Amino acid sequence: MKQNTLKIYNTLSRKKENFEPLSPPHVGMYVCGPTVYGDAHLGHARPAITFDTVNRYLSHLGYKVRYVRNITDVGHLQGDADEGEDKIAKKAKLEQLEPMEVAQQYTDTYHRDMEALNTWKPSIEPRATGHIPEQIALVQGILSEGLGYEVNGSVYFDVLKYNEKYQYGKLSGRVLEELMSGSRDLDGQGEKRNPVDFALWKNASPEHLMKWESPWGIGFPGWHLECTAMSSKYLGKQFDIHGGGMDLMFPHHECEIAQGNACNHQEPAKYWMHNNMITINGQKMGKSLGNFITLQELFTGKHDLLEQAYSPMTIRYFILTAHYRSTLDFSNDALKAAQKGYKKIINGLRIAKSLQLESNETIALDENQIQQVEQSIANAYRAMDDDFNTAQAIGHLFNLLKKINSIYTGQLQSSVFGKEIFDKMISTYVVFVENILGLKEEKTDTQQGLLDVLLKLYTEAKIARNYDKVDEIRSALKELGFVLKDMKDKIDWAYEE
RNA sequence: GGUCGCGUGGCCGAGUGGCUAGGCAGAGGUCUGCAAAACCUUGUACAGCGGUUCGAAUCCGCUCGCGACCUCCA
Repeated sequence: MKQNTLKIYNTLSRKKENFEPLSPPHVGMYVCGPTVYGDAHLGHARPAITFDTVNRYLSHLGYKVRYVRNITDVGHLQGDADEGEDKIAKKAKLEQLEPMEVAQQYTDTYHRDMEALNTWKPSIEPRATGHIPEQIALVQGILSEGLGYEVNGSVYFDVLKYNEKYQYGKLSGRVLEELMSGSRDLDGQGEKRNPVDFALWKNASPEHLMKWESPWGIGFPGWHLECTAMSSKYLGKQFDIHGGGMDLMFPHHECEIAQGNACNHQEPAKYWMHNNMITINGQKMGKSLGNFITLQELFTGKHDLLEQAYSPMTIRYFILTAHYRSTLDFSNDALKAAQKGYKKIINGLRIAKSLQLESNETIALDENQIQQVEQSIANAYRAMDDDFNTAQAIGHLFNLLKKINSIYTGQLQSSVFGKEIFDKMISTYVVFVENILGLKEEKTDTQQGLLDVLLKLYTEAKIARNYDKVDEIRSALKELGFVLKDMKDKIDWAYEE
């Protein structure tokens, strides 16, 4: 395992802390997954890619990561708590489908889109509906601690009582008194002793579609329960990292902490990580705002806001060029620049893989060049160690890429680096691009074969000085997004940036 | 109203006290049948005002502007 210098920004302390797993080399990470009642959009891509990168980097450092990301197929209420209606069930009624059919459909499309973004699958992907007994047990545990109460077949968490012993609101920096005075006057708070209390189990009306037997009658679990139930089941009562979007910090994660403490007498997670939002024209993108763009729309370009299609890897690169705790504003200009940057990175990947060290005893090592490369490598790692700063790491990769490109075009002798540094430079670049950042070439084997044929014809025409033919092939390939590169001693192709 | 965050060169976006971030776009150059790609050179940026300091984009205060959370949301 590499020397551990990794620092993670912990929302709990609002500071960067040294990462020290509870039981190394194992790391348990839980990330809030999607509620599967609609197509995945740009906003879903952010946490998926953020925590995929965390997963990848921790694995790269040698940790054995168990990555749990749930599928919420029940439980999130729509509207006011007591008028609550299950999101999945609501959609099902509209479309005349079985609730589980809806959940399955959008789970599948979510998986399809996440695969396109080249994210690693979670180690475990538990579903809320598959963990009803665990959730009921949790409610019972909280009741037996005296921190919940039952009313008319529903069970609520007693936040005031909890707050006597613990601190409700510490994650999001809220003070209970302020929450209570500031809470809005919602209708139907009747059953709750206090507006800040939240539902653990809800009584189901007869027409409610998704419901289960429980000690309190037929009902369904509250909003925040599943994550506590599933994280503690698969990662233990206390685990290393809990991730999710910033918008989940309050109340969702706050409630998770309360539930965990109430039931298990332990802080659920040691490090809380929150990715920031993606904005469109400076405004948050969200389902309720109606300004969201689905990933499929991005991939195909079919959306009023889009001037063109953007590939999955362009999206991934775009997201990685900003730090995960910063908001990232969407625009066509930004995405177009990202597309070029991505292609530059990938052209470099092809080149790096093909590059050979040409040992030449007559050329002396260039200490200055060596130092620059070593500096860039160290900086790239330092950036990742500093709370996964992919944006900065990418900057340093571009510095490495300049050296790689210079060698490729013959403007720099590979032998000035010596074997050790040369190999280190190539392997660092390749490992960062492919393994850590998770960027890959978007091309099929067939394309490669066709390109090889055309390249051969081009070269032959070139030797014959048949420049009409040369230009014809060149412009035809350009139409398809490939550019030909004539160099002193070779001919190659690259993605048009 | 409460809490929190942000404002960086034409655009995007790193950067928390002194050391070139980087990408895109622009300009000049090398190379080339012509190109392209690549490489080299090139940008007196840090919302405004004041303060702390030998020194601030970076710390403090105020002002202006923007956003997030407080309700389902990634």
